[in-house]
Amino acid sequence: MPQRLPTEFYLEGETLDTARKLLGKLLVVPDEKAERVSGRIVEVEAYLGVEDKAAHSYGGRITERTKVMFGRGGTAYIFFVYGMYHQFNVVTGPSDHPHVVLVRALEPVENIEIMRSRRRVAKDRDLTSGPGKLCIAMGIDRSFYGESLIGNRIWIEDAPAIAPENIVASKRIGIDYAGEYADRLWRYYERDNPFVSRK
DNA sequence: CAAGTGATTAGC
DNA sequence: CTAATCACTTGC
Repeated sequence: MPQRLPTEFYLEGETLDTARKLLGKLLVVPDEKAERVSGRIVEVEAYLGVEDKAAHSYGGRITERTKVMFGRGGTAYIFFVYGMYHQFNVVTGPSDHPHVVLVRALEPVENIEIMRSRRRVAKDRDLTSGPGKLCIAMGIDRSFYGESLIGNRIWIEDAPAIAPENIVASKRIGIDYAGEYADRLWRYYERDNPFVSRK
């Protein structure tokens, strides 16, 4: 039986390492009938605290939206953009250490037909190949804000790590305003995986 | 390639 | 209070 990742996974180590370790792991969200809907994490981005100009926590901004980033790791940071899309992030590290890992793409694994009924796209490849898409397919919305990843609404299960030679590092997407931080290679994805959000 | 969409935030 | 912005997606 696969194990749920424990609190220590989120609290310990450097966020960039945690981001890479999350690749290959299984994100699970049961639906209203307790059916498991899940997918392998194949693309992530790290947002590092108060110095990273691309991060919502830049400059130590604690607002209604960002406050969970300043709490203990192992919780979900959900935010809403462009008037229609939610984004799912994992909070890492101890309190007052506002680091998060944005999950940008999944490879569908369990109950793919439930994802299809939520997304209604022609190709399965479009089900979860982007941060907004995967939230729709998995049923993740505002109500998951601050939710524990050790609880029963949403969690991540252990699975074999992806070999370092199969992890590609690149610039993060959609943060051109972030000055020198726009060039940091803090996006990681699995090489050749068709569900990665952009080529 | 541009429009759509509304919560969030900075700045009065 | 108001206006500008935005860690995206889709369909032209």
